[in-house]
Amino acid sequence: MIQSLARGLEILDLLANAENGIGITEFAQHLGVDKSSASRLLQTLASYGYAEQNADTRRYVLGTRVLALSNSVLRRIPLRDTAHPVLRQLTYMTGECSHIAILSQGKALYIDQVESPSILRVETEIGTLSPLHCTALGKVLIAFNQLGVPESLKAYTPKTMTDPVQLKLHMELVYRQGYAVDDEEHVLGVRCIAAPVFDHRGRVAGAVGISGPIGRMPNDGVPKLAGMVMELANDLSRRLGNTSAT
Amino acid sequence: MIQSLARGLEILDLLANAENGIGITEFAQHLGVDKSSASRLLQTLASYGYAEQNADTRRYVLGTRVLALSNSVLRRIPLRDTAHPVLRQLTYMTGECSHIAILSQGKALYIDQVESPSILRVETEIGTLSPLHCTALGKVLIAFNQLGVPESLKAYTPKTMTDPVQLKLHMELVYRQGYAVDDEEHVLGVRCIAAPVFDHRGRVAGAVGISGPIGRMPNDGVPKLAGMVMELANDLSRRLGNTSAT
DNA sequence: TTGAAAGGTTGTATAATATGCAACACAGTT
DNA sequence: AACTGTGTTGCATATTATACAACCTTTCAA
Repeated sequence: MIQSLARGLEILDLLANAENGIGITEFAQHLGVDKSSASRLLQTLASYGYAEQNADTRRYVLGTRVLALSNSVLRRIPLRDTAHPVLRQLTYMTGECSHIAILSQGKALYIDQVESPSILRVETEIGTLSPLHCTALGKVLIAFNQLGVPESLKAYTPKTMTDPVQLKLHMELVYRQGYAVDDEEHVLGVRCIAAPVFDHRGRVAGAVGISGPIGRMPNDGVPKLAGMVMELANDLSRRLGNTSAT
Repeated sequence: MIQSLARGLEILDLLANAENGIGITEFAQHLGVDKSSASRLLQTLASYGYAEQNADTRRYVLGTRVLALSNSVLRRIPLRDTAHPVLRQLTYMTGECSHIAILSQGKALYIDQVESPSILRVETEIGTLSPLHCTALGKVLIAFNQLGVPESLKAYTPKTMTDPVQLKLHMELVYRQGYAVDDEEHVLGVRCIAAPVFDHRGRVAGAVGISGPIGRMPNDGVPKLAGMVMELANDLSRRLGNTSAT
């Protein structure tokens, strides 16, 4: 582990979560180093375009260099290109925000998303890593990848399932019915429905789903919406060359 | 300048341009360090999610962590959200790929893009930094920001303007007619048309434009297409609160 | 099966370098 | 004018990154 590189990467993390830039003194406090060291780290980041210093406020923000990096990552995920039109169709049919995620580092990585036309909508950012046990997409990834259930399950809302045994049973239900529902288990007021996507070799390529406010997605409306999600997920599997998709 | 951080950032640059991952030995050669050092640098990057090692090939690729970074950058550019529907409209009207760029570090930074529905299309990646003097978007940014023309102008194709005096005159033409054309000056076979976007204070917010193969964008078709581009650019200016936009 | 080659990781002494301290510069406040 | 908060630079020192070497694993050919 190389310390100064690690510090630089921590600075990038800090910058990613900062709205209005960060000053040198703040960096120094967060990292537990002298402000002179922080200053030099930021100079290095800036010289490579990974940070930019506002000439007036002298505060630093993320540099535009990182945009080039994300293109490189997204290019690695061919599923994304195939999925986008399917997501558009899914949002068109359901009126809700749709997204697609893959398994990455034991989390659900959102790789693409299409926004709902409605004013009241769920915003999800591409690149977000979400927990598996309390999201519809995540549950699908667990159930169809036959993953084990983690020991400790963090509660995000009062509705989050925190009992591994209960979750295990729930995963079997998901597997049987072919889709998963997140019932305000991750964010209060938001319900999600997701279904698996399979590649040409029959392996789980990812999961597609929709999310919306509970008001628009009542309990008795779930089966119909789940049908649409599964239909489009199946459509995507077919586009990926999966022959068992109908 | 902190050396080991700089090396780490250079590794990110290498990874961004690699298609199939890079091995430790290659890194060591590129950086001019021992492979043990390269190994430790990559371990650090991997532990923060900025690099990922393929378990089979042991080669490294960029980590998904960078996606979160780029979201942060794009959030800083509110123009992008406003622009996207306008770009869609522009692509719908012209059938060509449309994009929007802002001035950043003396270059044109592409912040959004909508692809042409046609098979034959110009691919542009978000985050790309393009030269100003030989792109339509760049020319617009020079002309309407009243920027000086650089001394030395790199030739990308035989059609690139390399004479500063000639370019200066050309900028005056762009300013008068309200749009710029890139006539295979950056990439052979590709013609682009761009127009400026102004914010609520009347300042240049960016430039929008279209690009397509010369076959679909003949010389005598340029004025009509330029009219559409200017119309949509004007539309975007109005959405940004620019009152002088009609 | 054996041997060699290529690529990656880990231990360690040393030399390079990142660090904290202090001084300085600058802007905004009292 | 003095003060306070913030960022940058010079410098001696102690930390740490580095190269070297040994070791491990996989691949490929004899």
